[in-house]
Amino acid sequence: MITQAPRGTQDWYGRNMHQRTVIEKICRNAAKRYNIKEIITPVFEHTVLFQRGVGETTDVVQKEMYTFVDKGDRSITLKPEGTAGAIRAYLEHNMYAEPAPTKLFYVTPAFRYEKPQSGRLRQHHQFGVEIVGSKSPMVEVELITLISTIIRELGLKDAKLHINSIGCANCRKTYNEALLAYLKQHEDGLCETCRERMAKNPLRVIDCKVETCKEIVKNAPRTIEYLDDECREHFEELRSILDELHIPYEIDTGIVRGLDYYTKTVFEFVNSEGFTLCGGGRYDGLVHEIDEKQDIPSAGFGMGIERILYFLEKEGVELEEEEPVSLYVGVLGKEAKAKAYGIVSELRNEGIIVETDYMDRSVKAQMKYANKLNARYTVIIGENEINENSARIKNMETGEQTEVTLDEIAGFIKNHL
RNA sequence: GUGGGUAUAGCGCAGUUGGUUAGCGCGCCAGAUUGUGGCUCUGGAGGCCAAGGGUUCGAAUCCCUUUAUCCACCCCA
Repeated sequence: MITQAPRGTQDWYGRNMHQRTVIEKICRNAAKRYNIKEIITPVFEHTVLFQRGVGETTDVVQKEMYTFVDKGDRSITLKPEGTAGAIRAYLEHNMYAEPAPTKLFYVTPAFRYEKPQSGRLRQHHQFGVEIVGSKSPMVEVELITLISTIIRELGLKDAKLHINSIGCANCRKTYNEALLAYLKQHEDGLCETCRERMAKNPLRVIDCKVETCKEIVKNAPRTIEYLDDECREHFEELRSILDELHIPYEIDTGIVRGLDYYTKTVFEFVNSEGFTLCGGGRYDGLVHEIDEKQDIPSAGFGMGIERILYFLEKEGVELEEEEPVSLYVGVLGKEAKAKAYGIVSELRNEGIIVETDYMDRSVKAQMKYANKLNARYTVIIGENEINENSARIKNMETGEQTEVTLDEIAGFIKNHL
């Protein structure tokens, strides 16, 4: 029990850790070209931030948050997503005083008390972006192209863009009435959960997976049919820009994102199985929800690192491999130990990846070990080498050996990598 | 939250209808003439058979509980 990580969590090490490093590097690198700045906010926040930001009626807030009371009697919650904290920091530090828009990205863990399964953990990690201060659909375009870039650089092929518009609070009112009226007519055919949903949040019926419900939903009124002028124009402008840029997308009226803050545009990148790689959209009301003195439009997305790993696995995509050991320095004899280690240190200071012996292995065993490490070159340092100032560097691939003086080792390795 | 599968060495797996010291592959360690890897061969270490309880002369094997894990639904990343 004590040697077991808590349910729904995982350790990062070895191959996974390396892949994650590569993924983060690709994300950071892409963000840099978009002039998006990194932000790190606390892993926990005041519970009320998420209640207000994410929304009281959402599943996330109602039953999935890791909430506890700290020793100062504060209600604290481990962040269940990245947006609320980033927006809080934006407000706390008056970032709106700088020229808009403010473009932020983060890599953060997120915590949700859920039942773990494929692609779903209690602690997962997201690469996310928030662009605050602009109501232009160019913001959505920028988010979408950034994601496409990252997907391309990761080498993923099976990810399609789905977009929808769920309108603003204004549109929502008339839409909910229409939807409810329609659902009432077909109430008998709906599943039990959907009948409950009708009372609480009718919008949720739209993404029910039960066949009979799907059938009914097919003819249900759509959010995009009930957009007010502003929201319709916004969506049309977004579409025409995407068209002009030849960015393929599909309108998926079934996307109804599960966090309350979304308005207007919502989008997802999904694979052919319908698995979501990342999701995002616009949330013009969120800033105001967190600080009622402010009313600033924003949009963003969250991309699951574990999901990326899952997609890579599914598609059989290999990321760049970890750089192997350039040189293994074998040590022979007690007398040579310190001297050999001095050489190892010097080589490392020259920027060469060097490994050596800490197990007092025989020369033969050291060679085996070097082979296991995938070392490009090996050299054995013993008393002879030190006395004669001469050593043989062996190319582990070809077996070819080259005689050099001790201070020529670094130069030789650098020239042959 | 609902429903199903699984749990044997570091990893991947066998283990017959309950029957003696629980096996295989990979990996790990050591050797195959003295200071040089990969291939091959030989030997070795390593298991409270997830944990706890029960049935039985006898349990890895049957039953119960717990925990973990995987899968589907719900929801999401």
